[in-house]
Amino acid sequence: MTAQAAMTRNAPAPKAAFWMNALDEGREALKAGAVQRFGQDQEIFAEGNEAELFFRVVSGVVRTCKFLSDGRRQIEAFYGPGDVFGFELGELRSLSAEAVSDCNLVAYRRRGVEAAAPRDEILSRQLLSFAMHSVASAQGHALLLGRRSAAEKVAVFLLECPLRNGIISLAMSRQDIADYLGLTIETVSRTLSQMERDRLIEIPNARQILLKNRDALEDLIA
Amino acid sequence: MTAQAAMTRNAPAPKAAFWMNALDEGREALKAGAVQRFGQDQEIFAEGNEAELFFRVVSGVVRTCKFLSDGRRQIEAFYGPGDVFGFELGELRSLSAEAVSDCNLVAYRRRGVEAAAPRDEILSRQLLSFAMHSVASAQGHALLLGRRSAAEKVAVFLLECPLRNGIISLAMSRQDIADYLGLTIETVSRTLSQMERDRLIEIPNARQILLKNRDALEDLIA
DNA sequence: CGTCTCTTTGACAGCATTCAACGTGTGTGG
DNA sequence: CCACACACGTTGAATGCTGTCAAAGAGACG
Repeated sequence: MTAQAAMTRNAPAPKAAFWMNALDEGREALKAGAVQRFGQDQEIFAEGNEAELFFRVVSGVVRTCKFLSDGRRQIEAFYGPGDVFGFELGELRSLSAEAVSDCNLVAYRRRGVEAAAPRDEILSRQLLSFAMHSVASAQGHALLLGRRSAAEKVAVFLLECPLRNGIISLAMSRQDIADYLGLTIETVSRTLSQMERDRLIEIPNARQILLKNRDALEDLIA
Repeated sequence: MTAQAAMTRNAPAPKAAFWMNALDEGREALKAGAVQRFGQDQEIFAEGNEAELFFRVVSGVVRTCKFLSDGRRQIEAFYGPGDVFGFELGELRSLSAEAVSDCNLVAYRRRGVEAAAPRDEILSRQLLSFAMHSVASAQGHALLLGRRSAAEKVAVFLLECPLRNGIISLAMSRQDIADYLGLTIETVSRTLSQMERDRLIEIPNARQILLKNRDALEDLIA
């Protein structure tokens, strides 16, 4: 159900995405300065930082992730154009954000939005809506991580990806995909290769994937 | 950080929990009738149901979970006394809830709360706070499921559990623990047995666990 | 005391990881 | 323009962790 809604979306990992239109529409005062540019792999913020700002993606793709002390990484979500990320209630960030590709972001002041919300019913509603969508997304991700095989994980990922003319253009590396799915880079690669041998997909190059048999992919995830 | 905060809490799986004090304090009108009683393993609501009500635990323990079509189950969270669960923004439930033990719940009308929120700044704030805590909890759970070994998962679970005099009293079965951690019941059992051999814990009976060496458990999860 | 369910333990299999080598594509400098 | 370096990705072999299947043990309840 959420998956179907997600598939019609236009962002890399739609599950976690949500727009907050209320940030447009005459509320430009909430913006914190001009558009900010980040280069590939540049850190946008880190876990533990003070959470003064949050962001909306104008172009490019962003990942949010958590790390264990030994370096293991779990990517929580990818965010594409229009998506909002980095909104927190506590003072401190609970995860890190990095640019997957070069990207442009608009920043908003958390305190400004929080202050405006009580007098702005639409903003307030969308804030809650955003948060609840994030919950649903994270819970879906937990089901994926806890109870699906490697092949199922990769299939879910592919079906979440935005399509342009039947082609998936991946902004992220195999390592990113692996860390999103809780797998190793080798397993992701092997699984994709097997899917290509099974004629479910075609991989003209590492950053492009063609869905040759979407129905079979959907059958894979039951 | 969230783990430390969680450890001081008093609910089975504190990560997902949040109280919403605003539901007391002169807002009794939001309640939907008297306390409801549910027997062990009784369904409280199911994924896809209409989401008219949400609940607060008075006594007992509740689990929320998702199912795959072949029956695989992922428990998203456990809720104990004081915790709120089942609040949704959409019309349909995105997960199921069941009674882990016999329990008493207070129900609230979602529409009532949504209607009251715009005119009630405290309620509105706590609603958002609740949602954001749920997000953080689910993201922590994703890290656990995606990037930790069986031993680490069990250690995290034990350290999340509420302690009474150094004793954990488990309301849930091994199967529940397994489905929360993304493991099998056998792996959970084996891991606990190994921890007992290693003198990290003691297991006088299946529903009680003594933490003999909490520091070692904490070292386990780095 | 027997039955039933839940839990533990054992043996084995299999899937994903690990370690290692080999391709592939891109960018740079000769 | 080509050659090389380097990062990224793919493939192979072997290990090992966790799952699967099976059986035995432990409590709870009638």
